[in-house]
Amino acid sequence: MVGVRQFDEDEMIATALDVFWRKGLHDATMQDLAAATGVQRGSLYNAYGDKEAIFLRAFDQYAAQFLDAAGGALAQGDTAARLRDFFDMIIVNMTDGTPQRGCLTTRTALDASVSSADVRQRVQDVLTRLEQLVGKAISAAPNRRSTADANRLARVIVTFTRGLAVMERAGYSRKQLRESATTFIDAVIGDA
Amino acid sequence: MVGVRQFDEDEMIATALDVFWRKGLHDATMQDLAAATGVQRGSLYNAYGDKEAIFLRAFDQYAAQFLDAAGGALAQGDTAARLRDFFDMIIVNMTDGTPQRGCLTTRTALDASVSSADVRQRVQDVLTRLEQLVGKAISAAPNRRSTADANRLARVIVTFTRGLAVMERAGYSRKQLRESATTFIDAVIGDA
DNA sequence: TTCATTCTTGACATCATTGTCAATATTGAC
DNA sequence: GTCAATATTGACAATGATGTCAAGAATGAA
Repeated sequence: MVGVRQFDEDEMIATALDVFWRKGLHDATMQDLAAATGVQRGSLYNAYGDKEAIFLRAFDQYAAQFLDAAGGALAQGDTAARLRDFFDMIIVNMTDGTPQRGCLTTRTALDASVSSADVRQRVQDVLTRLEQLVGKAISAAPNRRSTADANRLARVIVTFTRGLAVMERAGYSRKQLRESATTFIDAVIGDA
Repeated sequence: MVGVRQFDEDEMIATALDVFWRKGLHDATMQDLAAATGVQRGSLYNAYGDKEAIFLRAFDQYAAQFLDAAGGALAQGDTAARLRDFFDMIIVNMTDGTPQRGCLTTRTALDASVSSADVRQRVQDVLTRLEQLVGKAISAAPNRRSTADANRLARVIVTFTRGLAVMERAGYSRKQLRESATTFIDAVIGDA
C-alpha cells in the first residue's frame, strides 16, 4: 500500500450512518456526507464508488448493532419480560436523537421503489433475522405454542414494531409508542 | 369566468393521485404529472401553484375514499368479522396495482422529514380518524372492554396496519400479510 | 363583434446533484 | 532518497428538477 487513505474508514462509515439515519438514503447527498465526515466528495467517490456503496456499509453496521441489541433484549426473563425489553429497545432506538431519527430499516424499506436490489435485500435480511430472534425468544419459554405458531407470532411482533416506526414518523411520542407496545404485549401474551 | 380551464380538474387530480401513489410525493415530478395527465407543466403551476398543492388535493381524495372503505368494512358482524374485513380492505388497498403501490399514507408519513406541516397534518388526520373508526367498531360489540381499553386497542390495531404497509414494501406477499393479519386478530381478540 | 380575462405554451434562468478527470500531494517499499 | 502507486483536490460537464415569464390562444360577457 503506497498512498494511504487520509481518513479513518470506521469513523467515516459511522458518521455516514448518522447522516443516512437522519436524512435517509435518498435524501442524503454526497455533499452531506462530505461535509459531515470532512472527506472531500472526490475522495469518497474514489474510495467507495458511489453513494449506495457507502450506504450499504453504513447499513450493515447499523443492522449488526441493531440485531445485537435485539438479541440482548430478548435474552432473559419470561416471554412478557423479553418482549417488554425488546420493544423498549426498539422504541428507544427510533426516538433517540434530536430531532428523532426514526427507524432506518423502515425508512429504507419505504424507499424500496427507488432502491437497488442490494438495498432491498439488506432490509429483508434484517426483518428475517429479527423474526428469527423473536421466534426463538418466544419459543424458549415453556408453553403450549407450536413452533409454527411461534413463527407466525414472531412475524406479527416484527410487523408491529414496523408499525411503531411508522407511528413515530407520524408524530407519536415515545410515551404513546410505549403505551401501544404495552397494550400489544398484554393482548398478544394474554395466554402466557 | 373568461378563459376557461382546458382540462377536467377531477380527472386531473385522480390521475395525479395515481402518480403520487406509485412514486410518492417526493419522487413524483411535475414532469411525471404533466406526462400522465396530458396537462403542460406551466398549466399545472398556473392552476395549483406547486407540486405540494396538487398532492394535498390528491391525498384528500385518497383519504376520503380510504376512510370510507374502512368505515364500510368495520360496519357489520362481530368484532372478529369487522376486523377481518377491515384488514382485508387494508391489504387489498396496498397490494393492488402492478407493480403494487403500497400504502400512500404510510409512504407519506415516512417522507415526513422532508414534508411540510400541511402534509404531516394530513397524515396524522388519517391515522386519528382511522383510530376513531376502529375504536367505535370494537366498542360497538357488547363485551367487558372499557372505552379507554377500546381506544388503546384501536391504536394498536392501526399501528399494526402500518406495520403491514411496511412489510408490503419490504416484499411480503399479499398472502403473507393476510396470514399475519389473521394471526394478529386471533391473538388480540382472543378474549372476545 | 369586440374585449377583458384567464389559460396555455414553450423557453428560460436557476439550482442541486451526480459522476469524472487531470493535476497535485502523499507515502510505503526498495 | 527515489519511485511507483495510491489518495486528494478542485474544476468540469451533464442531468434533471423547480419555478417564472412573455407571448399567444381561447372564451364568456357586453
